[in-house]
Order: sequence, then structure tokens, then C-alpha cells
Amino acid sequence: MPLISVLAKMEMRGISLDTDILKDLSLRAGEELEVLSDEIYRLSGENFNINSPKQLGEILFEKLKLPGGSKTKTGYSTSSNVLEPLKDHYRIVSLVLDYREINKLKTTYLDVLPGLIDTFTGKLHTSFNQMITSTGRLSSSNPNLQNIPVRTEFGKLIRKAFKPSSEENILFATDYSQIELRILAHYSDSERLIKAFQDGRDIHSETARDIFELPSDAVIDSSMRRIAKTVNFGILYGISDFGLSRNLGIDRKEAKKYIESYFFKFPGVKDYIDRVILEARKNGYVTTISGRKRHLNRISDRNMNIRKGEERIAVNAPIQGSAADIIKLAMIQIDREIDDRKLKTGMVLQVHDELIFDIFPGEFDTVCRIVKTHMEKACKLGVPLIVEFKKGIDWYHMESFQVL
DNA sequence: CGATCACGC
DNA sequence: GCGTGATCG
Repeated sequence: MPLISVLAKMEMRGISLDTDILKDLSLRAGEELEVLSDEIYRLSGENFNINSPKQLGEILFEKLKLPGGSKTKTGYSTSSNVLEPLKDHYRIVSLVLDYREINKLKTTYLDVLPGLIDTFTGKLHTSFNQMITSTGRLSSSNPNLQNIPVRTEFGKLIRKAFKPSSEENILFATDYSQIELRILAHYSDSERLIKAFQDGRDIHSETARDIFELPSDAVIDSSMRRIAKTVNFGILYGISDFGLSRNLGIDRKEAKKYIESYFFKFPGVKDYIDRVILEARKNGYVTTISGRKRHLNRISDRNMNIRKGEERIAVNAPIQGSAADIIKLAMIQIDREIDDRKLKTGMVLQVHDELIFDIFPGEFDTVCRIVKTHMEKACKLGVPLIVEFKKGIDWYHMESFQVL
């Protein structure tokens, strides 16, 4: 059951892009960048290239003597992880972060996407690559439509330009809820994790209760939930205290406490991690739910950094790769049923755990059922697979709804 | 062309 | 953990 024809159809179908919206946003971004750069130059007492990490580092950490200091071999690190903690104390840092964000959006999306519209079809056609990633995920390029901004409000506005193929059509988006953590629950057979998913609980709040040792009815504030969410992601990525401390902006010792506390509360997860690493050492590879292999030739390397890196891959690859397997199966089955029923609705994008459709008038309810069924039944795990639904007149104005 | 940075999951 | 892409030097 090949996926390739599904991808080919998605690529050929393309997606409609309203270039007027992007042109307007680009203009606004340009004006904002002008204001920001003028102010950055004024505060630093000279003009320089803000886009050059080297020049920026010298201005911030040598000329203005901001605390923080060096990091990389090429000089000072100016990554958002370094700048973020400084932004409330130094206005220039806050301006630089704003500049970075807007400049990124302008140069990567606003000014590029309009030029990639196919002159013949009038649409944007990405390439979905099946042979690139080491885990079995797809990748998308020219343009990459798997990294369209969603996090910041200005970035999210870009999604207003992505529209269905006609005024009558509707964009429909479905995504797997916490698929990777559910796969972890499945593989680890962790009682706590499985119970939480079976009861339909908020998994990050649940984790917060566990690692902070709070009663089950305790109210979880946003900062505790944020920490728990980062810990959960860390677990999926094969976590190190170093990585977690960097992500949370705390010291390693504290990060280590969170991890230990997590493993104490979720012993099944700890066992799974140990098990999959042993499996990798024995076989030289790990596998996904459908049997895809990820080879790990350096899992027993003498160099600890290399070894630990391979171990993180051994933990993450089966989880990330199984999620990719599952959504691919769903895509094939959805495509077949849409085809069998001679519907005009088409799949337009896949974003790892998410599918986006261009729905034709009159087909809405049918397509919702088809997509829900095939996504939720693509694979039987020890926990339910849950899919969430949104619809809208463009990729920005998406409203959640239930499919019964 | 490697390094750095930032966007997504 | 997995990607793509812009920019610098």
C-alpha cells in the first residue's frame, strides 16, 4: 500500500495562497524592522549588522558589557536562550529579539512564498519527501509547509494567506492528540500514563502533580504545567539533565531532580528507556511499531557524548517513527475511501501529527467521519488514539469542533 | 560551506 | 529527538 501516490496528489493539488495578505504583512514588517533597528543602533551607539551573530555578540557583551559572556567557539552566543533571560533588564535585548522574530518571518515566509506560486496552477506546491528523515517522518521543502508559524501572534497572521481552493470550500484540520506520549504509554506500559490517557486527563497537569508531589485535586498553575510539559518532551527526546536545564533555564542539579522524580513516579517509562537502549546495543538498531529500523552503529562508542547521543536516538526513534508510521497508514486509508466514494475533497498538507483538507461543499460531514475513523483506527495501542478537529475559512481562523 | 539562528512537530 | 531555510563570514 504505497503512500507515494497520496503524496503526489497532494503535491499536484497544491494549496491556495492569498498574496495580498502576505504583501501587506511584509510592508508592516518592513516598517517595524526600520523602527527596531534605528532604536538598536541608537542604544548601541553605532550602526552594525544585527543579522550577524558575531557583530551582535561583540556589541552586547563587549561594548555594552552585558552579563552572560561567551559560549560558542566562534564567539558569544546570542541565541534566544541566552538573550531571553536578559530581555526584561535590557531594552536593547528585547528589541533584538523582536527584530529577530520579525526579520525571520519576513525573509523566510512573507517575501518568499509569493514567488513560489506556480504560474500555471496559481497555487503553492510543496515537495513531500519520503526518503530524507532517519525516523520515517516526511519532510517538506520548496517551500517547507511543515514549519509555517503558529506560536507568535504576528507569525500566526501568515496563516491567513492559506485558503481553501474556492470561497465555498472549507479548510479542515485534524491532529492526533499527544500521539508521541500515547506511544510512550503504549511501549512503557506505564500504569500512571495509561490511566491518565484512558480517563482523558490533561497529561501535562497530571505529570506536574506527580513530579511536584501534589494531591490529585491540586490546582496546577501555568508555570508548573510548563515545567511538566518540558519534562514530558524531554522524556520523548531521551532527556539529559543538561538538555532539560537548557530548555527550562535552570541549573543542571535542579533539572536532574525533576528527571529523577519523574522516573520515580513513572517506573514503567524508566524501564522502557533501559530496555530500548539494551535492545539497540544487542541488535545495532531499534524498530518502530511497523518494523522500520533505525541503525545505531555507535551505541557502544567509547566517547561518552557520542554514546549518550545514540542512546537518546534509541529512545526517541521508535516513538517519533511509530507516530510517523501511524499517520501514514491513516493517510493511505483516507485517500482510498475518498477515492472510492468519488469525493472532490482533497488532502492538502501533512504536518507530522496533523492533516489538512480542502473540503468541497456538501462533503463536510462525510469527510469528518472518514478522517476520524481512519486516524483513530489506524493502529491499536494500549491507549486510545484521539483526534482533534478544527475548521475555518483560512488556516488562521480555525475553530475547534467535535465529531461524534 | 560550516556555523548560528529560528520556524515547525 | 526530527526536519528546512536564511544569513554570515
